[in-house]
Amino acid sequence: MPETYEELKIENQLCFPLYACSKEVVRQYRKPLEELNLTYTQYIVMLLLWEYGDMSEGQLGEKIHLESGTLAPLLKRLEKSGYIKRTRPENNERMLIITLTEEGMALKERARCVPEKVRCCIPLADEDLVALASLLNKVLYNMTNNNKEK
Amino acid sequence: MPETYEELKIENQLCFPLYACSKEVVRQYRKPLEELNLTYTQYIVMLLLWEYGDMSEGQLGEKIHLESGTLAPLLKRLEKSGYIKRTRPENNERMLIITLTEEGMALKERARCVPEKVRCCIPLADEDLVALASLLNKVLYNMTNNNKEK
DNA sequence: CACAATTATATCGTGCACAATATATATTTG
DNA sequence: CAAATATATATTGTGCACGATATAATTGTG
Repeated sequence: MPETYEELKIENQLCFPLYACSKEVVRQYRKPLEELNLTYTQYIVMLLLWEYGDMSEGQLGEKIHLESGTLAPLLKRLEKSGYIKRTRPENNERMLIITLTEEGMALKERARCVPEKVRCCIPLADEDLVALASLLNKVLYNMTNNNKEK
Repeated sequence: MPETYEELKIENQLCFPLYACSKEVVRQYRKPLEELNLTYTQYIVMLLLWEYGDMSEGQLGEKIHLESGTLAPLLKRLEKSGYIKRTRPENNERMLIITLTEEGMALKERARCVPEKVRCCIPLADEDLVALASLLNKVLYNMTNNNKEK
């Protein structure tokens, strides 16, 4: 009787399509974001700042699921690009508050067309897309909540 | 009438949960894979080799959605770890054939428990998990096929 | 058969991503 | 109030990830 190792087959694992799909979708952002002088991760940071307003590096990291080691240099690059400002508040010099510059706020208008451009590249009906996002958010919500209970 | 920029809101975009979810799931692999001296991407390469057998770097790259720039150094590291061998066939010295070593084949047995360990960390019912994987595979299949038509 | 075009992989530069560690400020505690 | 502790960010080292380019072998064409 041959050993089949069913549990190790690619098609029986979530990780592979999740990882590959994420890479493929991120890849679609490259071209439209290039015109805005943003990388994908920088774009997500800008989305968060546009939606929630100024916040600290820590708050940003929690929302985007990134740690200081990734976020700190990324924010320096975004500052260099002129879209944000990094300032330490006088009452707590440990903190780093991320503020949108005029240029950063203005970029929002130019970024409006990005979601639509990428949506066109994702070959999925609207209802499937909603279902997919819903499942992903469910995983995300439960995983991060479980972590916080620790 | 205020401008709402609905299209730029995080909750209306697939990219964010997809990206964050992928990172969180990959993160769960870190600990179990550490015992095998594998990174996540290296693990995917091993899964492919275990399932499909020896193949060229190019074939591997196509399956895993990675290019030479990423794969070449990764494979060198895997060779250094002793799990694979990189050889150029005599009839075509451009090619690089990736072969599992004895140690690489033996690793399969030790890797058996990994999927289960990670499955436990993903807070989703079996049926939801299947639905999620199915949607992701659908996106992946359609996106890569569209690309090939170019 | 020479030489242009193609194929397959490698290298380089930039930017994530993260664990481990460092640093610097703020808060708590004896 | 000084020392210990906690908090918030920065730095370092390793490993992806990818576009652009380089290199080397093979194939196609005149």
